[in-house]
Formats: sequence, structure tokens, C-alpha cells
Amino acid sequence: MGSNLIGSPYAICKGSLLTRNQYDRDGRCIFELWIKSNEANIQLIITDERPVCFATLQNVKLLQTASTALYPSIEFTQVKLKTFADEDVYAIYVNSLSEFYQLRQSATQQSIELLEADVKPVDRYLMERFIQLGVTFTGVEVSSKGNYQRFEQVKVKSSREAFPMLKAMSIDIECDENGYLFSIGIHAFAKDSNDEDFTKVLYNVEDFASGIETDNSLPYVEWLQGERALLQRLNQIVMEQDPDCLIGWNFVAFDIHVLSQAATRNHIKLKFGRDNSRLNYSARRADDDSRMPARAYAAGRVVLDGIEVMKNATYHFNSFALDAVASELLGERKLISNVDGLDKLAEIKRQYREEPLALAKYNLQDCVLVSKIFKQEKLLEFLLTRSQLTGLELERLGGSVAAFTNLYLPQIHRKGWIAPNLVNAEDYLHSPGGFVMDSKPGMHDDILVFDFKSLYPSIIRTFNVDPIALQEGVRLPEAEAIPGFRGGQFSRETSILATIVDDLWTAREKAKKQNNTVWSNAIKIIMNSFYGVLGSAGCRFYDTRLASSITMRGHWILAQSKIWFEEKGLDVIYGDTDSIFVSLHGSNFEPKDAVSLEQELNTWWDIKIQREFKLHSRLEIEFESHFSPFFMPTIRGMEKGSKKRYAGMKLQKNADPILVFKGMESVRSDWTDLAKEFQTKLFQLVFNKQPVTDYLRSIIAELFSGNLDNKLVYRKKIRQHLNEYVKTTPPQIKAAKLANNLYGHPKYRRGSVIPYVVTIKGPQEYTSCDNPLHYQHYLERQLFPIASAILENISPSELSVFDRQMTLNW
DNA sequence: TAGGTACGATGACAGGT
DNA sequence: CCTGTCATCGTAC
Repeated sequence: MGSNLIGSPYAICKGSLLTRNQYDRDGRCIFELWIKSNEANIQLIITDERPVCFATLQNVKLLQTASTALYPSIEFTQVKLKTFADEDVYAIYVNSLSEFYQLRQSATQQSIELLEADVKPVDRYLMERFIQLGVTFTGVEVSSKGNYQRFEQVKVKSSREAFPMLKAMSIDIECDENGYLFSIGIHAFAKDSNDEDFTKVLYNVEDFASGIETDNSLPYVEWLQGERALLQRLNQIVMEQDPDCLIGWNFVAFDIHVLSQAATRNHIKLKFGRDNSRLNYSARRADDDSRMPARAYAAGRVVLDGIEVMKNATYHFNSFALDAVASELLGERKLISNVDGLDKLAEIKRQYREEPLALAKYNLQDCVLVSKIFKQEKLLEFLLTRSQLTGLELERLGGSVAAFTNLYLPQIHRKGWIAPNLVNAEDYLHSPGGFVMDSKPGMHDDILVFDFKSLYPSIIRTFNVDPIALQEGVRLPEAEAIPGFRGGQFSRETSILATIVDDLWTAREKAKKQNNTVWSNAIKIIMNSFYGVLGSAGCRFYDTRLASSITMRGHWILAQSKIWFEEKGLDVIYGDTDSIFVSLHGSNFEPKDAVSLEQELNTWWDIKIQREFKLHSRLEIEFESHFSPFFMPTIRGMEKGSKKRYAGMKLQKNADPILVFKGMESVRSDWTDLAKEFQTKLFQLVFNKQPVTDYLRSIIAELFSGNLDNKLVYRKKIRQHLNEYVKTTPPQIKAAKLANNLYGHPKYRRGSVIPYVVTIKGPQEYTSCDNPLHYQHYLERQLFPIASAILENISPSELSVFDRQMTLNW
């Protein structure tokens, strides 16, 4: 769309769907979509759609008797759809959302089952048109005020064109414990490199007359009188800068929450909507048990919390505090370090009055860190990709079930089916998970690891595991269907899910070739979620025959592959779900044969699948790693090999070998630094066939000398409410309760991570610990278990170093 | 504003000395 | 004090 459009009554335009909303006006349902094109921001108003749901004929009759009086606009129409029980289906239309909600409520009260009544009308409108991120539309422009254009009489279609980049504005507030606003920091990247970034700190000087207003040494600081002035200026800046996204850290649950309360207190609106509409914020419900998170909606602007986005993109950090994430990703620290919650708040309050410029700097720094994380990690690109692939709103995180439903539900209508409702809890059957082989414990040389690439998606593609193919399949004679498990069998004709996965798979291969890790990662996450939702009671397409037909086919594939290696004279020492660990020891193979083994096994699978099932194999096994040496531990105190725990030197082509730990103490966040460093060092020595006695002696001596005290801190998350630990009281809970009593306030709650040490008087919070550390405990519970796990069978004599010091029997 | 199962280690606790 | 079981957490895939 160019400038020639302005004033023209009718237009064709493309763009990305930023936000969507639905509401009633004059008894009619309205959909409001906000679009970002390269040239403009656009509001689309759709007025000719009616909310719809479905029911079987029997249920429609029950509804008809009462409902027509209640809902004058209600209309029943038979449609060419069948339930999974082969019943005829009627569509039920009403005019407004309020009628829609009433209808659902009264149906529930009368125990009348409606179908697809939980699909939001605006979501249905978009998904039935296969609209994901990209849209094209035609419509009549009714006004063009300020920074957006409004269209009515709109027709929208899906578009696959590349999306325009979004402008994000990072916001961070500083306040006291009551939410009284000290300052608001704002940062937005410049559109092009010639311009400077937009930076601003709005500083509230209401409470103290210091003459600071004249200090212009930091050009981005604006001194303002009172919260109200801060909020009004913030509204103004959001309008002027006109960002597509508002971002922050713990943004919705904290910053937006506090801003929203401050706005209410000061009787002004947070006008964050593109059309100057107010921010729609709903706090998390007061009862802490509800998992309903806080939500914020601004018309035409995507509201994003950096923490949630990163969790969704499968980032893992021990702490998601901004300080921790920024220092790990950017190598930059916050200006006020996050040592302790209370101290930090005290420092902020002190700086607010005594060093305003320092606080302003700190405030801005936090905004900039969030901006930098988003930019460096390409988080917006990730979200845009995800939305383009799933049709989920940009700001909707999680939502694996919703993503699946978006992609799948409109397709089944075209095949003549209506979707089932969720199963009752009592009808839910668990499905088995992955196959984990018994392992052969001990030291090994030359272990080759082979992995099935995206095993579950490849099973879905190969064996046509699909809800509709299941319905069609179970109606077929056994010989004509593709066999599944737990009573499932699948049609060869309809393959909706396999096609969706195929498209994603192809797109991922292309992305990988172009080194587009954002796309590749987003696609992988989505593909892998499909199996999960089919086994989840939260998904309407759940059926244990689907999930089981995936996982149990996986068992078979892994077991067959194990036999294949063994028939080649190769020893399989372990395998988990989609991986096989093969020992070259005593075989005729060498490490360099890994690739030809990979190829041979792939060919073998191709032939086998064709011969046994008349299907085209999509399985892909890949040589993944060469470990030498490799150590597989036993279960503590037993001869039996462990699972999900191992260590090895991974040999690499053009780089030094690296020490890899899986599941073991050094990769667990709830072991001390002492234990982790000890394990790493010990394995290095053992793998290099060096003696360990001297090292053991020295670390024990160091431990008792007190030199390692700072490495004796345990960290553990408190996952329940403190008063819910009734059956047992674990050490971390003891320490947490002690600390809370000491401080006189609930410093540790559900969700907190408590650092604690073990003292001669038991566990105590690290920060407030005032008793001597229990070195004997650390010797016996952190050092000895790690040493014995590897030395027991390798060189037990070296363990005697511990003998004199141990009081416990093992 | 609902992806899953499999597994191991520790420490508390109960019930026997 | 010894033994078995359970609760809890974090992890692999």
C-alpha cells in the first residue's frame, strides 16, 4: 500500500496480524484485527460474522424448546458434518457474544453437550480461513487519523509473504514496596543505524525538593512531579513512538500490574492501544492456586514478557533474573546487583532520594538489557515465525494444544467431521512413554551414538498417525489399514497431520540449509509438541491409541535397530527413546565406519517399512557422537547399570574433545559447586588415566580447612506452598521456614529458589547462616558419592582415602 | 489462555531392633 | 541403629 491509497475508499493490502479482539456492539459481534504492513498500521473491523457452535440433532431438539425465547437470533442449520460416533450435526448461530456465552452457560446447566463451543469466535474466523500471521484484505477505508487507518466491510485472506520487522519498546519501572512509582525507563531501538536509539527515564520528584529538576547531566532524564505526570507522559511517549510491541522483564505480572494500579489510583487511563484505547489488564486471580496468569491486551500492540518468551523458546537458565540472563547472554550486569531482595529494594529506595542520577542510569540500563536480549536472541523473529506457522497470536505463549487445534480443526471440517470435546478425567488413559534400555555399566572405549532425527514426527509421517485417519482406519478391515497400537489402526487415505508435519519438515530442512536457526528451532518445537498434545487430556483430539501408536512404534523401532547392530557383531550398551549407544569393542568396526553404518541402517529401514507395511519410510537415523572413553554408572549401591546418567569424552572433528555429562551431579542445579567441580576434575583425571589419590587428599583437606566454604551452597526450588509440606519436611524447606521466621516476612515462598548450607545444627539459609558448616556432611554426601560412583569398579583402592574420615556406612 | 513419560538421588519418616 | 517406603526435586528425551 502506498501513499496513493490515502483517501481511496477501497483498497487491497497485505501485512502481519498483530493483535485480534472480539466484542459486542449494538447486539452484534464485532471482530477487530490490527495489521502491520510495511507502510501503515491498520485496524480492520469485521461485522458480518456470527458466533457459531454445533450439536447433535438430539441435543438441538432439547435446546430448541427453551432457547428460541431466550435468544431471538438463534438459528439452527443442519450441516454436512458427522461426529466421531457418526451422528448428524447442526450448526447453532447467534448474533452476539453475550448470547453465545449465555447459550453455553445454559447448555452446561441443562447438561446439553455442545460441540466446538469452546472455540473463540474470532479465532474460528481466522483459522477457518487458514489465516496465520500474514493476511491480505480488501475493505473500505473509513478514516485515517493519526498513526493508523481504519477499514470496514473487510474481507480477509491468508498470505504467505514475509513479515515486516516490528518495532519494540522496552519499559521498566522502579517503585517502592507499595508500588509507588519512582521512575519509568524506556528504550527503543532506532529504525536505522543513522538514528540514535530512543531513551528516556521519567523520574518522579514529587516527594522531595532537591533542585534536581535543573540537573541536565543525563539528557534522557525528565524530572516530573508525581505519579500522574509520569503516567501521562508515558501515554504520550507510547503514542509518539508508536511501537508494535511493548516488552519488559516479568513485564505483565510486575510492571504492567504496578502501572495499572498506579493509573487507577491516579484516575487516569493507560492509553497503550494504537487507537488511544486503554490497556486491558486482568491481574492473576487472588487465589494463588489458579494457574491463570496475569494478562494484558493493548489494541494493535503486542505485549511481551521476555522471561515467558525465552521459556517458550526452550531457553534454560538456573535463574531467569534479568541480571543472570543478561550476564550469561550479553556478558553485562545490572547496575544494582541482585544479591538479596530486601537489600536491593533498600538500595533502590536510598538511590531514589540520594542519588537520582544513579537510579535513572540503573533504570535505563535494565530497559536496554531487555532490548539487547530480544535483539541478540532474535526473539521477535522467533515469535513471528511461530505465529506464521501456528496461527497463534504473537503474544500467546505456550498453547501447544491451541496451535494443534488451529492447524487441524479447520481441515477436519473439510473432510466432513466435527471435532470431539475433551474427555472426562475418568476416561483418560495414560500412554506409555519412550523406551529406555537397560545399560551396561562401567568404562567403555569408542562408543558411537546414533539418533533417530525427530523420531516422533517421523513416525507420524511414516505410519500416518492421525485422529481422522484413526476414525477412518478403525472402520476398515484390518488388512487394509496401517497397524497401530492399543487397538488403533489408520487409514491410508486421509493424512492431515502427516501433511502438516511434512510441510514443517521441509521448511526446517530448508531453514537449516540457510543457517536460519530461528526458523529451524521454532519448527522443531512445534513438531515435537504434536505428539505431546495427542497424549494430553487438555486436547480435544486426545486418544491413547494415537499417543500409544507413536511411542510403542518407537519402542519397536529402537528394539529392531538394537538387534540390527547386534547382528553386525556390535554391542549395544544403552539407548533412550530415539538414541542407541553402540560399542565398537570386540567388533570388526572402527570409528570411521560410523557414517556407513548410518547409511546402511537407513536403507535397511527403508526396505523393511516398504516390505512389511507398503509404506514410505520417513525414519532418519543419524550418527551423532563418538565418545572415548565413556562411563556408564551403576545405580547407587547396585550392580545394575543406570539410565539417563552418563559421562564421556566426545571426540570432535575440528576441535578438542569435550567432556559431556548427562543427568549426573555436575549438570544438576541442586548439587553444590564443590560437587560439580569435583566431579568434572575427577572424570578428567580418570579419563586421562591419571592417578587421583593426591587430588582426593587435597580436596578433602581443603574442604576441612574452610577454603571451599563458598562452594558448599545448595540451591533448590520450593515447588509447593510452605504449609503444604505436611508429610515430610525436606532440608530446603526447613531452611526456608527458619529464614522466614528470622526475617519476619515470607522471603521464601512457592516458586522461590533457596540457597542453603548444611551446618552442624542442620540446614540453614546461606545468607543468614550463623553456625559452623558441617564438613563431614559435605564429605559424605557430596564428595564420596561422586568418587565412589566412578572409582568403585575402576580402582577401588583409591577410595580408601575416604576410609578414615567416614562415619557412615555405605 | 491445559504437550508427554521415564528415571535416579536424597532425606524424612515409620516400624522394626 | 537398620531397613524399606515415600515425598520431593531435577533431569533425559
